[in-house]
This record gives sequence, structure tokens and C-alpha cells, in this order.
Amino acid sequence: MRNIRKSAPGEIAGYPVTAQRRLLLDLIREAGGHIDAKEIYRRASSRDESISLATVYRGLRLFKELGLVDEIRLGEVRGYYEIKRSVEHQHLVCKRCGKVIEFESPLIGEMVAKAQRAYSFNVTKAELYLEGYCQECKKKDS
Amino acid sequence: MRNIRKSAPGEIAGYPVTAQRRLLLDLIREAGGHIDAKEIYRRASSRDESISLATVYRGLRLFKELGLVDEIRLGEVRGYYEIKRSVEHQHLVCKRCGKVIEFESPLIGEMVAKAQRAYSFNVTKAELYLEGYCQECKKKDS
DNA sequence: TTAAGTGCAAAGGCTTTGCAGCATA
DNA sequence: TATGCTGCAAAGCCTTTGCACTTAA
Repeated sequence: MRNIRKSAPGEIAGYPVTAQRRLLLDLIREAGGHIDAKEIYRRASSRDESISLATVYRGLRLFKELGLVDEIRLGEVRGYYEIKRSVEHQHLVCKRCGKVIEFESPLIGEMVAKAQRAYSFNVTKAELYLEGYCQECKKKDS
Repeated sequence: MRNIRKSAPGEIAGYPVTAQRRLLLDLIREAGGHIDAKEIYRRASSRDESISLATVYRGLRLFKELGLVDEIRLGEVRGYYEIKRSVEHQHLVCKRCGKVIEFESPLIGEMVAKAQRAYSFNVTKAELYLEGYCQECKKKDS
């Protein structure tokens, strides 16, 4: 983990705000939900032909370190990114059609509290991943 | 997903029980907790010099499909395997020392039930991943 | 001006696959 | 005996890195 600079102007605290970084953040914001590096690169390329995949990955790593985006995993595959939101949310994924539902649950907080007490941990991150079949896919399969 | 054969003798239902597969399953059992492909390969090689990494991966894929092992993710890294147990359990990982605590929580069941109702999903898998700092590492860092 | 970012291409990990030979059932 | 597993090596993905050039501050 590199040192993260404190205090700074611009949205990418302490780091140079380049056109590429601005573009990448915009794209992740516009994506609304989760998006992966390849898709970010594809969309970025249509606005800036010369942007490289390496820059996408370097940007994503920086944004993660700064807490601007979260890297999440859906199913077996990690490498999806989304803008960090104030409220933590969890993912429910359909194994057949790939639909992703985001939801919040107060029970998560309870579980974190329990685990902290039981194991004397200081919990900094909690992810719940649920997988199954959505209503339509249940029907289609039967 | 390949077709899984029904009804069969031996522990690897319907599939030939080869020496390699038996060895791999033994190793995963002996590991007790989570173990990754590389480490399985390393340990397997010491008992069977000629076993190949491809066989390890093919075995793991088969065991997963048959429900004999679970593939889990710890932190950013997926690719850990463990013998499937009857009771679902969750993981709590220390970001500093890497210690992994497994725990069970009845709240998971509640959350699954809630999600099923709220989104008409048929939930088949639930994973909770908690990350933070254990007691010792909290002390050391301060 | 100068530390830091960028593009390009090459390299790294991990995982999968094609193929010929071998083994289980 | 016949299906299917194995070892080997090559190929595939995704991600990172080295280097020379460019740019934000």
C-alpha cells in the first residue's frame, strides 16, 4: 500500500487530476452500478482513443486506495468496480440470467457487532454475497 | 457446466476414482481449512511426483461441481478451496496478519429468508466476508 | 521545473485446453 | 474394451511493470 497524501485540491485528493483520471471516474459514475476494467476501457476508448488499459488499471487501483470506488466480486468473478456510496449495500445475483440486485440490510450491522465482540476484531469491511435464481429464471427452469 | 451423473459407487459419484483424485481429496481434507491450488499441488507432488497442476485444477473443478468442496474467497483473492461441511460458515480475516476465523451465525439464515421474500429469489448460496484487524494486530499498530 | 502520470509492449500469475497415451470400470 | 482421465506444453485471461516521453501543479 503506497502512502496516501493528505489534504489537497480537486477530487483526487493530493494526486494530479489528469484528463484520463477524470474520464475514468466519470465513466464509473455514469455506469451507475458495477462495471469491470475491460468495459471501462472500452467506453473510455470511445472518448479518448489513445487511453491505455494500463492507465485504467492504475486509475482503479488509485481510486480504491483513496476510497473513491469499491472493488466488488460477483459470483466467481472479482474485478468489478463501483463508486463508493455512503450506505453499504450487498449483492444478490441470479446464476442464470446474471441480474444483480443491490440491497441493504440492518442485520449486517448486527452481525458485524457480534463478530467484533466475539473475536475482539476491529471489523472494517463487511460483504454479503447471495446467489440463486430470480423469479423469471425459476419459472423458465421448471 | 457439464452434466453431472447420477447414482454411482465410490466417493466421486459416477466418475472414475483415480489415485490422483483420491489424493487431492485427502489433501483438502487434511488441510482442515482453506487451501489454494498451488499449495495443493505442492503437497500432492511430494506424494506423487508426476502429478500435474492441470490435474489439480481439473479435480478441483469436478469436486466443486459435485459439491464435495467449496471455492471461497479470502480478501481480494479467490481460489481457496475447502471440504464442504454440513453447516455453512463465514469468514473473518485479519488484514494485517492474515489470520482467518470461521464462524457461524443464525442471522445469515434470517437475511437469506428476507431476501428470498423481498425479491422472490430462490437463494442457493450465501457468503459473508468480514475483514478487519485482530486483537494482536490492533495493539501492534497503535 | 520536476515529480508524477501516460502509452506501449513485455512480462507475470493463475487457470484452461489440445493432444497422445494410459487407466478405470 | 471403451470411455474418460492424465501429463505435458502451449495458450488464454487478466493484471502489473519497465521504460521513455509527456504533463499537471
